Amino acid sequence: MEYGPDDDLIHGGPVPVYRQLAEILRARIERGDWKPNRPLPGEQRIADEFGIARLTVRKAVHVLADEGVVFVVPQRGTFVSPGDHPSESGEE
Amino acid sequence: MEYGPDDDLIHGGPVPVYRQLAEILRARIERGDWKPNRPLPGEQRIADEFGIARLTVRKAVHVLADEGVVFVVPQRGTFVSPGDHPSESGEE
DNA sequence: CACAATTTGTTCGTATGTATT
DNA sequence: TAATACATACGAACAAATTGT
Repeated sequence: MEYGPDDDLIHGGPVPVYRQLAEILRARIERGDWKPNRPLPGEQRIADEFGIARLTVRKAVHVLADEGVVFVVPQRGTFVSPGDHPSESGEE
Repeated sequence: MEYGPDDDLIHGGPVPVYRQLAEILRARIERGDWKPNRPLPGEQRIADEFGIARLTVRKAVHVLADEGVVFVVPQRGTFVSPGDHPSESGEE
């Protein structure tokens, strides 16, 4: 059943928080919570949601950026890469 | 010309890495790579360049700060002290 | 044009835990 | 025990660019 929120971070465990968060964000993208070419919430917003530091969120986001899952536009935001998931494409 | 990089750090040797690094940074300043009143690269950037931890860079920088070779401005950066070498001021 | 809000980029400051020497 | 060194994580502050009013 429920297997929990999946959005819980464990501090002090074997897996760094930033890596746990990267997986949570990845899941949200694959689940379709955040769609291709749409911006993610800002780093600070995500930090507030999870109760962690902005720089820790930043590190997680950059993990996904390195993988091409998202792309970062300075002073604009972080966006879900197009074509990362076989959901629809363009409407607008 | 001269001898190479001189930028090699020896781990586990008799001289701590942070002291070796302090000497490398000092040499760069005296050589004029970094000029008076100009900022050094950030601690993290230097750490990346040498493949060491940021806190180790920090320790090296503070060795130079204690000597007055550089001065640190919180949240801004670390700057080469003025008048440390006869090649200062003003061009741009 | 001015102003504030938002967001990423970057910096130093600090603390904890772990491992090695 | 102590010094050294690393990874992780949080905090605070400022810069630069964009967006909205």
